[in-house]
Amino acid sequence: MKDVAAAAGVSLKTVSRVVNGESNVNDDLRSAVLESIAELGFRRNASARDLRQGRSGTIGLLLEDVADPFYSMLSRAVEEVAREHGTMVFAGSSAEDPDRERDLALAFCERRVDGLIIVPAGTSHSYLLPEMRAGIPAVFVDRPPGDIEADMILTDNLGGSRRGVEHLLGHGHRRIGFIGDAPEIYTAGERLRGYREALESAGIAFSDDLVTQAPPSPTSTADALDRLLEGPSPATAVLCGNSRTTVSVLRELARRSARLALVGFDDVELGDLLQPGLTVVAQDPGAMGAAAARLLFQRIAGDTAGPTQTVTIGTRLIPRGSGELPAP
Amino acid sequence: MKDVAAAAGVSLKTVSRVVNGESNVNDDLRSAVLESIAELGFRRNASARDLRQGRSGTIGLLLEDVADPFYSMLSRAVEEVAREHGTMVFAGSSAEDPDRERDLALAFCERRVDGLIIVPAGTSHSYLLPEMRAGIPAVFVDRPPGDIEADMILTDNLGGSRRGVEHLLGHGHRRIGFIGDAPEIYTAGERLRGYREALESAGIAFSDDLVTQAPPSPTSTADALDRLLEGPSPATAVLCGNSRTTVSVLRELARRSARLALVGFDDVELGDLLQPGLTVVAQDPGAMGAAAARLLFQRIAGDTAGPTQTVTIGTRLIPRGSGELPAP
DNA sequence: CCGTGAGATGACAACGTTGTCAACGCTGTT
DNA sequence: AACAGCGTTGACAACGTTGTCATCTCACGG
Repeated sequence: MKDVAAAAGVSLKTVSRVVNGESNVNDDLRSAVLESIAELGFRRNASARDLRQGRSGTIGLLLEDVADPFYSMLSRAVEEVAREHGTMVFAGSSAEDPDRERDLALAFCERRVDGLIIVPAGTSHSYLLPEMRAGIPAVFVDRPPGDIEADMILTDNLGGSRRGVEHLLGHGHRRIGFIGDAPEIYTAGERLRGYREALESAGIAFSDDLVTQAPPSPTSTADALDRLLEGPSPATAVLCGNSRTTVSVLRELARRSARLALVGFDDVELGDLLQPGLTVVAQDPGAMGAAAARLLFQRIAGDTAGPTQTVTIGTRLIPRGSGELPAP
Repeated sequence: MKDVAAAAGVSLKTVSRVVNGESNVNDDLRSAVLESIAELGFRRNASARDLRQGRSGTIGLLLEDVADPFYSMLSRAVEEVAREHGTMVFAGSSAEDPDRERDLALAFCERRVDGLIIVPAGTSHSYLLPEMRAGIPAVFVDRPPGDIEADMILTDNLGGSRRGVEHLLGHGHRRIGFIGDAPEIYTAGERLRGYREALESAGIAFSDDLVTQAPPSPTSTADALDRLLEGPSPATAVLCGNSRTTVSVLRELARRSARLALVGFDDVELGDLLQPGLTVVAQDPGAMGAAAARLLFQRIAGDTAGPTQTVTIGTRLIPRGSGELPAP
């Protein structure tokens, strides 16, 4: 910038004004400056600007895994909203590791992001309190934060799960299994609650025998199906608590050539092309990301007065065949 | 930092030394400083550090679409390598729009990223020359840059496509169609070349009637299939030039209850669960991302002397059923 | 003809950090 | 006892930008 000023024969400040598109600059000077900028290939240094202005035009996005379709759609939605605000996005994957989550979040803060969007992996987020007090707003997505109050965007896990079970009940099933993720994961717990409530509302006793809670893996899935299908009155339907579980169950069912009515929580690409088509309770990761980003930018803009908000995004049941298999 | 220095009763520089883990600091002072840091909730300001040091510990990743599984896997691989280098990743989607690509790339440069990884959308990248001369290395992935020389990581599109066609030939097919993306997309062109070469090596005349080049959409796919299946000697097999096309073709085939031997270029989640399983020429987005990041960090580390490199990542043919349907 | 105000321009400090260099105290040698 | 050498510490400038404020020019009205 100094060089540009020298080349154009003006002061530093005038170059700054031109670069920032301020109106009160003489047209001749402006063109001289623009010419020098083009000639020298000048590009403003954002670090210096950030330092001076105390804000970075940057937000941090902390996901479980950037490569997971659910999060990558969420991520894209966040990016679009950020773009509208002239903001760039740092994205990082916590890999479900609380320490890594913390490191990433604090690294984002060190970079002086204007705000954070977090899919929490850990159960304690008090480490963010100093940062939030220092003016970095945080919005949590998909799962609530551990031990602090903050804005959240959640899926209607309970309602969606309930709806999925009711759908199976509506097709005559009475022995309905639930295979979900590890119980310490918030969404897994909520979805199990929905399953339970639906059964109870229908006057069906909840039975531990029909429930599996474990991270999806070929062996845990095989075990879960063994338990569901053994005994005198085997399950005739199952609700899968997340898409990885759903896929895992589908593979195992295919291997056994077994058939089971199935509703998956969270949609899966190509679900419509399977035989039968996969019935799902679809979440809307795009809507979640957009809602989170919008709320975050509202906070960044200074709307920091109100109480913390919780936005719940609804689910949509998409019948494609697997959930409509009748009970025998 | 000034406050920390005051609280600990030492100079600014000593705090700096402690924060940076330099060894030559008295243990008593060090603990005093650490204590003050904890007490005040101090976090180093990365903008100031970047400004002073002239580097940002940051790279820019420019993709077509963060939400596309291929790119999101690539993205995750880049993130992992960046993590090893203590570097954060800015990710942005060009949405296949050259202007948006340019804006994003230059915004990254303004942020003084240490390097760029780009999946190019546009055909001209000379706008990067000043930046590259200014010391920001760039690695192109999946497609070559437009009108500049630079490092690239490419899939073996030609070889993979050839291999896919040979696979179909091996199962007795002689009328093999090709449905690919718009011809101006580099990968689409290469894959068409591979298709052509495989046919020619087998002594089969190339026929325009069997080839469609268009962005995948329900109507273009329906048209393409119409053309393939009409006439006295319809196609008995098809090579799909990318995964969106593959999915689109699968949907259309399901709608028509038509059967066609099919090999898809690029893998698709759940391909193994379809009936028949989907045979694909699988790319390895993770390997591409990792290779790109590694090469980039090599360049960042100063290995800027050598000529530009082109790394070609091989493909893998995964037979699952659809590509092994015999010719009638 | 002078005073006033509006608009353009520039000088300068400040943002928070780190590299450079000088000063200091201590140990061990001559 | 003087001094070299080493390790620790701090003062200060610099990174590139922008906010503040002062200065300057010009037009206009009294």
